[in-house]
Amino acid sequence: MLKPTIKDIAKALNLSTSTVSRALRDSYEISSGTKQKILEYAQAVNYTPNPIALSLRENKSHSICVIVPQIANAFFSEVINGIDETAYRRGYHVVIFQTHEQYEREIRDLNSGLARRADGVVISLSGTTTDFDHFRQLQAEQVPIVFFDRVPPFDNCHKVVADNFAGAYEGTRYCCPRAKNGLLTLPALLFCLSPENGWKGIKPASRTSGRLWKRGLSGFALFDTAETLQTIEEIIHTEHPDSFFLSSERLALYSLKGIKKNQHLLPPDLEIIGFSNNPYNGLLDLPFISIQQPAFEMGKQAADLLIDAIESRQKQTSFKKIVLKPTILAANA
Amino acid sequence: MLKPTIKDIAKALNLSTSTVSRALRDSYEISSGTKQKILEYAQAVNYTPNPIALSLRENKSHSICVIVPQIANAFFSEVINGIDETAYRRGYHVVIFQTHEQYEREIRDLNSGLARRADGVVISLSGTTTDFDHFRQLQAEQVPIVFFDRVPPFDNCHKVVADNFAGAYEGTRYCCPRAKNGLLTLPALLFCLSPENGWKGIKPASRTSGRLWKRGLSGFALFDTAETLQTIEEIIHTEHPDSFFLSSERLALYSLKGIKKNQHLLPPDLEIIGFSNNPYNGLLDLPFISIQQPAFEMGKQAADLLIDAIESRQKQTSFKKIVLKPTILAANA
DNA sequence: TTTATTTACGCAATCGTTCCCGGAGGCAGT
DNA sequence: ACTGCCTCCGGGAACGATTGCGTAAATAAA
Repeated sequence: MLKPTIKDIAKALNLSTSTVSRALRDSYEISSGTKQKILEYAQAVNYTPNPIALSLRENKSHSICVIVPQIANAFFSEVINGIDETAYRRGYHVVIFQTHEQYEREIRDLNSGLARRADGVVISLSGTTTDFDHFRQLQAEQVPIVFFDRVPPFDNCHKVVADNFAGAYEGTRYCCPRAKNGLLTLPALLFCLSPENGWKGIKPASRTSGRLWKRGLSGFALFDTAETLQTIEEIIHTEHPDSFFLSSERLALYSLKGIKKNQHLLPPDLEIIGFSNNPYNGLLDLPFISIQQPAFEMGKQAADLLIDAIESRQKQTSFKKIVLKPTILAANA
Repeated sequence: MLKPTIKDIAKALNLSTSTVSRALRDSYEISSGTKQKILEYAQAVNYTPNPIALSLRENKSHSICVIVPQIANAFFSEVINGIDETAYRRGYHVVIFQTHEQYEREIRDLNSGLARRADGVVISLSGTTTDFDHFRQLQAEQVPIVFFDRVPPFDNCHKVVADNFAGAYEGTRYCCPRAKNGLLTLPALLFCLSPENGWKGIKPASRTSGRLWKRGLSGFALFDTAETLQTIEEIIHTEHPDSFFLSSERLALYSLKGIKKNQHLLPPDLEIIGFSNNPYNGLLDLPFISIQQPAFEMGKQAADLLIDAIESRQKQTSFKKIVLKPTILAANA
C-alpha cells in the first residue's frame, strides 16, 4: 500500500482535508472529539506528512547541502560527521557532494544542490577554485552559506577554520630546532590554508630557528597521487632534505609513502611535520608529527552557524569567523 | 530575484504553461517558431525546472538514502565515495545517515529517509541490529533496498559483500604458518561479516596450520573505543598471544594502539592480521597485514544495483548477491 | 425573540510541473 | 459545401499539504 495522505484520512472519516490538516497540527479550531478520531486513524495507518509537498509550498527543504573536495579523507569525513551531528539534532538532512578538487564540479554541485532547494550550503573550496563570482552571486541571492577550512579570501561571509597559523608555527617550532639541512615544504594547498596564514605560520618559525627554507613544487599537480609520489622522490634525490612540511591530508599520505620508500637516502633523525587527521598517525613507522585540525568540532560549528543563519529570517549583515585551535600530535604518541 | 518558473515564462510570452512545458521538453506538438522563442527566453532568465515540484508529481525524489554505522571510517567513507560516483553519474543525489551502531537510530534513519521519499536505500547494518522486521516491512512495501558488507541473514534481498571467507582464509594462511602460540581474535563484528563466512574463513585456515585458536571478547562493548583498548590490553597481559585477528576497521585502530603500547610484552615476531581499509596501513610501525575490502567498488556496485531496481518498474522477484574479492596488503608494503 | 458571538468545519487557492482533453483553424478529399 | 484530419495551442485537473475566508449551527447576550 502506498503512503497514506491527508486526503485518504479525510475520505475515510468523511471530513475535509483542511480539518484533518488542522487536527494534525493540533489547531484550536478543531473539537477535541474530531481531533482524537483523526489522530487515532492517522496513527493506525501510519501517516507521515509528505515533506516534498511541504517543500514545494514553503520553498524550503529542511536539508543542507555539504560540498567537499572528497569524502574518503580522514579530515573531511570527520567534518561531515560533525555536520551530521548538528543537522540531525536540529532536524535537517545532509546532502553530500564531492568536487574532486574541480572548479567545474563545484559550480555544478552548487547548482544542483540549490536546484533541490537546499536551505543552505556548507562548503570547503575545491583546490582549483580561484574565482569566486559564483559565491558572490549566491550571496546576492541571500543563500545562507558557511565556508570551512578552505575559505575564500574575502570577509563578508561565515567561516569556520582552524588556526593554521598557530598550527604551522607550533608545529615547525617543534620540528625546527632539530632540523639541520633545511625544511622542505610541498605547499600545494597552502593558498587554501590561506596565503597569509599558512606561510606566515611557517616563516616566523623558520626565522626563529634560522634555518633554510625551500619550497617544493606547488600547484595542483599534487592533487594527483602518482605525481605527488614522483615529486617527493625527485625532491629526496636532489635535495636530500632532513625535514618535510606536508601541508594537507592528501599530500601527507603519498609523501609519506615516498619518504618511506626512500628512507635509506634520508638521515636517521629525519623530521616530518604536516597537517593530517588520520587516526593512525600515532602508529606510523615514520617520525611524523601531525597537526590535527579539530574536524568534528569544525563540522558541528559550521552546521550550527548555517542553521542559525537559515532560521533567522532577517538578512545577514554581520558575519562570524570561528577559529579553532589545532592540536599537535607527536610521532608515535 | 527568485527562480523563474514556467508560469513566469508563459506570462512573459503570452502563452500557456502547457505550451511552455511542452516546448521545454521539445514536444512535437509545438511549432518550431514558438519553441525557439520559449527556449531563448528560458535561457535568458536562466530557468531551471523545480525538482521538488517534479518529485511531488512523480512521487519520486531522485535521491537515494545511504545509511552507515559511521561516516568517519576509512571503509565506509570510501564506500560512500563509490556510491556517490555512481549516483552522480546516473542523476541521483545522496543523502547520508549514521546509525552510530544503534538499532534505534537505524529505524529512525530509515523512517526519516523514506519520509523524504528517497527512491531507495543503501545500507550497512548497525552492529546492534539483530531483528530484521523493519526490513521485511520495507520489502513488503516494495521499497528498493541494497545491503552491503553487513547484510541480513536472509536471501531475498540485494547484497554486495566482500568475500570475507576468502579474505580471512588467505589472510590467516599468510599469517598462521609463522604463528607459534596461537591466534587470538576479537570477533566483535564477525557476526556481521556473516556468521557462516567469518568464522569459516578462519577455521579452515587454522585447521590447516593446526594452531590453537582462542576467541577474545565478543559483543558490542567493543564498539566503544576505550573498552577496545582496555580489552586488548587485558588479553595481552593474560594470554601473551603472538598473533591477532582484528575483525573490523574500528576494532583495528584501537587494538593496534593497545598492541603498540604493550609491544614490550609481545614477541618480536608478532603477527597481526585484520580487516582494514586505512590507507596508511602500509606505513605502520607494526607488522599489520590488512585485508582490504574493495570499498569503492562495493559502493559503485551497490548504487548501480539499487538504481537498476528503482528504474525497473516491475516488482523485484530475483535478487542479486555480488561478491567482491578483497586484497591482502602485507605489512610495510 | 432577536442579535451578537463563538465553535467547528468546508471551500478553494497556492506552490511548480505535467498531461489528458478539447478545440480552433487550415488544408485536402469527396 | 461537407466531412475528415492534421497542426498547434489552451484549459484545467492532479500531486500533498497549508491557510485565509466564508458559513452553518450552537451558544450567549440583549
